[in-house]
Amino acid sequence: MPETEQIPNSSLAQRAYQRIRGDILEGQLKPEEKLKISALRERYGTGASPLREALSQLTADGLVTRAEKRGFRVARANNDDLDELVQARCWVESQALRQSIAVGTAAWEHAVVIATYELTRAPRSIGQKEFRGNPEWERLHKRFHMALISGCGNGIILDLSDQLYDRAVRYRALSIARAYTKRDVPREHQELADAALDRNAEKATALLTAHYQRTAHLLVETPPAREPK
Amino acid sequence: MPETEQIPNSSLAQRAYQRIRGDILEGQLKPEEKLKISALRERYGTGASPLREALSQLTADGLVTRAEKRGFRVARANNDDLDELVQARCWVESQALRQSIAVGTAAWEHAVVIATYELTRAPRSIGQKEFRGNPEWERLHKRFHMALISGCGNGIILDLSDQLYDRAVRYRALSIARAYTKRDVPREHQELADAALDRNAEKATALLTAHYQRTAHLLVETPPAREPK
DNA sequence: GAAAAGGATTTTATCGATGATTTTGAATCG
DNA sequence: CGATTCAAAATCATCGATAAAATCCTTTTC
Repeated sequence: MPETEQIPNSSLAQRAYQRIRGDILEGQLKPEEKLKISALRERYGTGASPLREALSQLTADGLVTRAEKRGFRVARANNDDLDELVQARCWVESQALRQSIAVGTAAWEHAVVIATYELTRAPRSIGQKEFRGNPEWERLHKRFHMALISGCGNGIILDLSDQLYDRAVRYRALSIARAYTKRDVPREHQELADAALDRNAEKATALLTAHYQRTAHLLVETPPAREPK
Repeated sequence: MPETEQIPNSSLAQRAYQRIRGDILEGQLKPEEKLKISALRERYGTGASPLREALSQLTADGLVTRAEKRGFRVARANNDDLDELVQARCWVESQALRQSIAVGTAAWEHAVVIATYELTRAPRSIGQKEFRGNPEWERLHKRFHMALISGCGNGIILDLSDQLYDRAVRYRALSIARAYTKRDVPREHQELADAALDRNAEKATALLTAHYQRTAHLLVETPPAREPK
């Protein structure tokens, strides 16, 4: 299930999936927090069956873990896992980007151009003073990174990248604002897009991995790993 | 029905997952075949809830597709999808193999040596004349390919490779025996392992991609895509 | 004779209830 | 005072029932 639709999905299970997923990605549901169905029933106003199914899907996405007969939890988040995640993204997306650069069509170029343009125009933060993530920017940022590799023509790889992107989003949400000011992110995006459109595979992949690796180690300070009460 | 291995997994959902998965991988359940829960209830003797959950997991594995309010089906299988799958495996596993060769420890080397040794000793077919897949060979074959890349130290990549391996197994099961005779598969494995242990990344990845690409295009003739009755 | 309409049947998604297992917490023992 | 045991409470996995949706099949219409 690659695309995040905002359309009210018919099935309760799908809606629960979207909502819980959103809450995990935004950090509302903290890492390692227990996900009791009774509590979720109250919170999301659904029965147990749809919730169970939603959690099942989230487990597959790597956002939730489950222990036999012991229920579900939000997936843990620590620096080691983040490092693996960053590395996996670098490996997978670099290859996909190389392929896009090698065989990408005009349609791919256009998608990259548009995505870059729109991303640069969106404000990253909603709040004027403090940082408050802009959902629109998040959407466009994902679209930008997906557009870059969309020329590779391999749906499996794109689905996978989509998943890994979401996992990375959670880490970003878990520790906002530190690396924020130190980097010129719009510039990084622009240079990355330029290199791709120039069909400069070496430069583009180098920029991509650098872009991703800057998020490693910097983000998670101390994952609370605490249980309420 | 051949004796199904008794996997002492406690939960019915898990057991159903294993069994259905096995039947899909073996081709007992054909591509695009409708998976009605009532039929599955009869076949596997479980209630609807565990089945639903099992199918949910299988969907995440890419072995089952689901259509909103229209139930589950075995994932389709055609040459285009196979090509994507082979390409994805080549990309991901080549990188993982490179990393294993770069940083693999003695433990990794040992695992490769053992896996290679055991794989070469197992007969690929159980039947004397006609081809009948040997489950033990299947197990060892998977172990061999996982061992090769296990030195990379990235659990996410290993999980992903595991999944992609299973998808590929299904394609193999869907059209056995044709490419079988034309290739010296044990030799391919031995050479691959040797190159990896020699820390010859270029040769090893070249052999790996060649090994995988030989399975492309050769396998699926005409996916029936038919519905019984 | 083919297409459309309508009703009966099948199938899915969901709920509430139930037995089984885990967790909690208090009382007991060392 | 800390560890252990055991019963009570909470929680999970599963079942059967039910409403809503989709599918199938017959009948009607042109």
